[in-house]
Amino acid sequence: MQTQLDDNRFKLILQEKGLRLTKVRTLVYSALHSADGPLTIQQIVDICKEVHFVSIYRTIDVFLQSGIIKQVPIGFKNKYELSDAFKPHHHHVTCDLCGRSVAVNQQSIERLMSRITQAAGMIPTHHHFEAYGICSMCTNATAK
Amino acid sequence: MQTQLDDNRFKLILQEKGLRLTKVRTLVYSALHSADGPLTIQQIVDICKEVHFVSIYRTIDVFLQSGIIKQVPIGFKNKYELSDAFKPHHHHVTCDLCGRSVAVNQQSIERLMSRITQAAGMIPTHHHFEAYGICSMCTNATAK
DNA sequence: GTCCGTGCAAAGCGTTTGCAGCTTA
DNA sequence: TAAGCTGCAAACGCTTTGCACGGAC
Repeated sequence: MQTQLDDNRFKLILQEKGLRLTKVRTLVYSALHSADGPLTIQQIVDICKEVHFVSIYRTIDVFLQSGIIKQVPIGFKNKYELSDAFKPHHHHVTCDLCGRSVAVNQQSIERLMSRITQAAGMIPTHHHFEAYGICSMCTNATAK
Repeated sequence: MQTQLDDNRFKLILQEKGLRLTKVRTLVYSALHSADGPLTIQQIVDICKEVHFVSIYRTIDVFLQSGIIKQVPIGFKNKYELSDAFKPHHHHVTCDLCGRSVAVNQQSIERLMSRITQAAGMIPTHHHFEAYGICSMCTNATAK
């Protein structure tokens, strides 16, 4: 973990944009940093119990504007995770049963996306992609 | 277009499930059938002006339950389109500017999805996938 | 000390529910 | 005719906004 490095980057981005380093922003950032996958607003609210939910919404907005986090559409709802500046570009495979997400990073995905977009007569900009399955833990659990 | 065939299939599904063929259901079905891509609830409401929006919600629900349509997450919102029984399994490439969606159907996507899910240690179930780009019409329009 | 950020209350918007009347089979 | 649908009103949950106080710089 390069937590120290990431924390500095976080503070630097705020500073650059003329934004203040506050308790709320630090808490929300930590929640996202220590999560092992993208989180919903609701999950962040649950983790940061002492923070008013309105402040969470506003913080998420500020983080999106300043490129600290990005929005990820998973399973018909929006989740948020640290941007590519903190974690390299990747996609998720989500377990249908327990809902946990695993990050995957395969060049083949990126190449295929570009090819498909061009084949449809468009200039590629970005893409969303999610695979679902049943993880080994859940497979074992249901087998018992 | 195999509109006649599809219409019969639609009526048959309703019949099989003991559901009634009503004006509202026919209108919503036609809206989806004649659309050239997935629609949001709001779009369906706009198309079926004479139908109360609550009935649209309920109809969409019935159609989902009975497998007539499926839900497609596009650009942070849910859209709906006729299920694979009416249109073969496919994905979409959406234009960032005008929002129009083009259907693509490439075996390579399906294979890659399965491989990636398995590589993440999961048994593949399903997947969502969307590519975004700028279509030729919009490219030309902005170039002017 | 100044301005930005936070908490609270309330408004806003999309979606869902309860119920009475109407339509389909 | 009886069960299933529809439309309306109102409730509901999530998100956003306005405003006054409090904290970062």
